[in-house]
Amino acid sequence: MRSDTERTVGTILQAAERVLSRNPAASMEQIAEAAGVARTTVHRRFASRDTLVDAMTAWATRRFAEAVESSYTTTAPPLVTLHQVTANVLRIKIDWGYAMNRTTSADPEVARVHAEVRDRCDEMFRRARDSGLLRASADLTWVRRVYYALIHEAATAPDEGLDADALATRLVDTLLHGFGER
Amino acid sequence: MRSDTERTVGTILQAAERVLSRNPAASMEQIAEAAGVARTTVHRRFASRDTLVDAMTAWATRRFAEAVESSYTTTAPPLVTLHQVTANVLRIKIDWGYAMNRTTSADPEVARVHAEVRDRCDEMFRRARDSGLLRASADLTWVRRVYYALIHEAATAPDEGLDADALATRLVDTLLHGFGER
DNA sequence: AGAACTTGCAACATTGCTGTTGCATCTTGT
DNA sequence: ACAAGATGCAACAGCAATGTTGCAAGTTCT
Repeated sequence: MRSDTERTVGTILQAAERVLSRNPAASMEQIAEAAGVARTTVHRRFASRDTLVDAMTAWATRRFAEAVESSYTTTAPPLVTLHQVTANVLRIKIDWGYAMNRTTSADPEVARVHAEVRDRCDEMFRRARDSGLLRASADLTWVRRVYYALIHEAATAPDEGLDADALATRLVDTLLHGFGER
Repeated sequence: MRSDTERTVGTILQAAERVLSRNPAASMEQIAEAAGVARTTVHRRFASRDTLVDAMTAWATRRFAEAVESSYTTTAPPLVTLHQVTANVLRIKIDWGYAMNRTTSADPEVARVHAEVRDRCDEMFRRARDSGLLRASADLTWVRRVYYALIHEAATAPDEGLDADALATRLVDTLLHGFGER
């Protein structure tokens, strides 16, 4: 029973992500339909629409943080870490792109975790700069913003059969060297 | 009379952009309030909500195309053209960021113009590559997607007092060289 | 001043979404 | 088989936004 219930919850969250990423104003009816359940069932799991969206956001945010923490390391060379973190985040971002963009939430925990990840990201780039991977003149705030934008773009791909690793390789190369002739 | 009417329309479109960029689900009431007019007045100008949003989209799209066409040239060096186009587009994007992201519209004209601009952009990067500004191995589709993403990011700035020219300089430098040590 | 036009305001109907409940049905665990 | 729980379905109330209309008041042009 319990496992069934949880499976239903997961199915609904996935459906919500899928539907809302295409149309943020989609109704509960459309989400329920995409999940293959009745609208009342959705309401039994999530008291309100906000509750559902918040749950989806919290779920994706947790996965996001896990993806970063599990692959971040200060022992490997910065370039390796950057690549691993990027690939790992992309794996989550591809499936939870909409939810991951919702940095604001009724749940303050979500904002806290996002800030935490942001700090980790800043730390990663600071180390990259100190080690000479990035130029000393690089504005780290701008670097992070560009990095987030590239992740968004890479994950929102109408792309050929590139897997997360290939996407990460291209993304990191773009971030480090751009497109200009060297 | 006529000029008053047009001024009202412009005020409403600006208010719509301002309000909807913060909250895409904002009501006509909120838009009217931001424009300093009664909700009924908005409805007299725009038959429906969709009509208003479409008008806003069409307006911004036109400005977007004008910004590109007025600064694009095949005579100046590609780097100069790239910078001018970028700065010009940013000037529009800063004020019409929400509307410019709406590439889909009931008006097929909007989609056409967007495709037109996209083609012009591709041409610009093709010339840049042929001239040696970009690497020969650069994937021009990816270049354009990154370029659009950077423009979005640069215009959505919680940024210091950088004007469009400074933003363009930083953006083009990022696009061409990234952040890596050379 | 008078005509033409625009606006604000209040009121109203309509619509679509949300959230709730009761009940029959089906599944799952024991 | 039996009990407990989950689901689908239909129905309902409530609500907020949309879109419409009539009218009085204000503005602009002649």
